[in-house]
Amino acid sequence: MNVLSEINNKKIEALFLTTLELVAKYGFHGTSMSMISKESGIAIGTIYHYYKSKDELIMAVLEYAKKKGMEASFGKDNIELDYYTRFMLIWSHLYDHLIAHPEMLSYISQYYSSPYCGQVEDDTYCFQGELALFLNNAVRDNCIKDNIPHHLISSIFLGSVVNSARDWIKNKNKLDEQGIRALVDIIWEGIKI
Amino acid sequence: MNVLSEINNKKIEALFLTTLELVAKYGFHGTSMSMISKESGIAIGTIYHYYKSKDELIMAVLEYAKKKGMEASFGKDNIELDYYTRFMLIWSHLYDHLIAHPEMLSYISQYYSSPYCGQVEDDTYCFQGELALFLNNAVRDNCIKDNIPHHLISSIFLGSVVNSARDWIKNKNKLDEQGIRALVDIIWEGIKI
Amino acid sequence: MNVLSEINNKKIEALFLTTLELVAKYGFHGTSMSMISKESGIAIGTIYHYYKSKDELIMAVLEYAKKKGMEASFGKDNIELDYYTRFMLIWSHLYDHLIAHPEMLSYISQYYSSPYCGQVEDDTYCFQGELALFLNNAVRDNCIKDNIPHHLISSIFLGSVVNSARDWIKNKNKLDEQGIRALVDIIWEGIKI
Amino acid sequence: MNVLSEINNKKIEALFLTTLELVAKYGFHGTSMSMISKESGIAIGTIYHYYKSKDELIMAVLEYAKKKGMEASFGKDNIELDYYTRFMLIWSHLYDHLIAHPEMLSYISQYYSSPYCGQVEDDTYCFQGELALFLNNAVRDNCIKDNIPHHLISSIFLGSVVNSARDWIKNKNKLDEQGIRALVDIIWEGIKI
DNA sequence: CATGAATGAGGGTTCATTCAT
DNA sequence: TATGAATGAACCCTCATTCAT
Repeated sequence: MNVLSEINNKKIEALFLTTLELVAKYGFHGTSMSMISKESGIAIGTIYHYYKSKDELIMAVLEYAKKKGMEASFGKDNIELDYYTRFMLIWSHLYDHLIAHPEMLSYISQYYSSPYCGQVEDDTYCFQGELALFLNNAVRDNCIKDNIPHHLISSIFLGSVVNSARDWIKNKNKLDEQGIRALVDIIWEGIKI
Repeated sequence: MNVLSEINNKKIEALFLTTLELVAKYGFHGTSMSMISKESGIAIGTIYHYYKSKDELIMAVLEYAKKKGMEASFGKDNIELDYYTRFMLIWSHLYDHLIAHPEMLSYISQYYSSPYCGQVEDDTYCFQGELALFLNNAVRDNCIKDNIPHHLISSIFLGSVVNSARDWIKNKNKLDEQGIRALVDIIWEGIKI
Repeated sequence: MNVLSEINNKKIEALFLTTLELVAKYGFHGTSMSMISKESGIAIGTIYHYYKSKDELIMAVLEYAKKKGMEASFGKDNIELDYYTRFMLIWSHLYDHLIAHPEMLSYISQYYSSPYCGQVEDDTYCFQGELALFLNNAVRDNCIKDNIPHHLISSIFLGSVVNSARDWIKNKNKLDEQGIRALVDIIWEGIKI
Repeated sequence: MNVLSEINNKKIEALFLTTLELVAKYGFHGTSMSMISKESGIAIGTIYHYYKSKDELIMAVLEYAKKKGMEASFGKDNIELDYYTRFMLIWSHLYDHLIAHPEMLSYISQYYSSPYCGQVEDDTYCFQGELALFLNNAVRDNCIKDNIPHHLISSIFLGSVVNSARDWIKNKNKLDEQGIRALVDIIWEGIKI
């Protein structure tokens, strides 16, 4: 089902991008398979050749969006820098990525607050795994307090990125470097040793 | 259209609660008018007497959910307490409300990440107005820094409540009083003078 | 679901007749709901208001066809006549009915040789119950042999009516009264005492 | 199109058997070309090399099933025996064949009661030709009456075999030798001189 | 010869909405 | 005011068929 030849990668990528954009604009249910087909230039039957249902396509696109977000943030992490800098860069890169790709933010947000989400077993929130890893190492190296549950920090970290990005998309309140630093500092102040 | 007799208030409340629960479970598009009608015991035609479209009903239910959330959090605010305590109580009451009413959290979350939201002009995020008022007063009374954009603080505050509540609903990670205090402290540390 | 007002009876009858004719001509799968809708003048949604699936409609039409066949044959049975005459009249009336309504023969035949049929529990072949009752009485009154399994007689009786009727529809070989008598006599000779 | 090398005969036979079984289970329209392809291990494109449409394949499988039925019944006829014995053996062999191969009975039954059938010109019912030949000879040799139209006898003969076989498949009422003899006797009594 | 990815018309079904009662 | 039968556009998905490899 997912064995795609080199040639097809482009088609599939087009399919993903189209789906991402349409869902961002019209929502999961407002985006019909025929819309996706028309917009992406791939026949409906062909889409169903690769994904056996709309749900399966939606999940594949979600994975794609998550992977892109990962690459743009944690993927650029440099372990040679100090933890504070790394913390800020991850936040910052993720923010940059999301405001550059509002359709991905919208897609992921819609997914995680939709009933689609609840159906999937042990589906940790996007990026939560990678962030947990980072925090574990930071605790081990005595850089952040060891008495704060990591999921609390995740809540604040991810919640603030997402809300900030949304604030730009909706109200065009864009954070400059200083703003980002201020916001991240609030969090870092609370967790650093 | 919204002038309802006493007798009807109960019907309307039932309609709201039904809609809230169904949407939480099945999403906006997974919840049909006939489902709402059947579950609430109100004939479809009757629903259309009060609300001229499904969208209008959805907006009315949203207002209801927002009002309930307001009453449970900012509605209990006591201006005689110090700002730190008030800050924590608001967070805490909102958290309690959301975990007691997961359907409201789900409903509101779905709404704000859905295309329904974008269509409405100047639709500030839930509770953002009330929080802004609180922060303004706190700045005026020299309790929190005056150089942090309030929407940043909102991002963190609301993002953390919502994510924490979701963390309970999905993973049954419930915050006890100590946990809440720890989390709120992180934020307060970052913004207090 | 089946509570139909007097007014609707006509609509439902039209629906049945249309379905009967289309299925006879194009088969179960060759007959789409939209064809039925268009031909009967009833909107698709309305059909689904009464029958919750195509299968359910098909079963309802089958019952209708069986009832009509029953009324036309066993329904005219006169217990004051001798068994031979009654036997012949039942055969004859059923034959008349089927050649007058080839769409019913086609519909029933298609149903009983289709996979639709196997799914239904204890679905005895059309008319088999009524025929069994008749034979039981005939045995009791010492008119036919008691050592022939009744389902064998049913096989011959119903098989011959159906095949004869089909022979008329397909090849226009119509049995006159003499022909019917000859055929029924073959069977009666074999079973009478 | 039908000139098949020895090597291919096996593939084609597999194709036929697969089609037979799937159609018996799911009906003509419930059996898709892709199902046949998957189950038989022959690529869709390859099937279309041998048969230029699904209809053509269906007809080829029908011919196959008819031929198998012929071989199992009339093919074993022995002209040195008396007509009564031959009559009974043909009935009996056909019965044995059909209960051993319910998928063939189902396939043939579905075909002859489906709209597929009506489209084909001068398509006499299965085995009717061979039976007619037998009856002609029997009349010539003064063994059965000459005043009964042969298609009537066919109706009874074939109708009883098919219904009896169906009775076994559906209700597990199997005829033993005595039962078969009783049933055939009914018919023979009616037609013998 | 053999393959199976690609196609899109058409299938069954749902659902927001209307309107006669 | 309250009802729910009636509507048909639009949904997701299937499938016979084609054709480049």
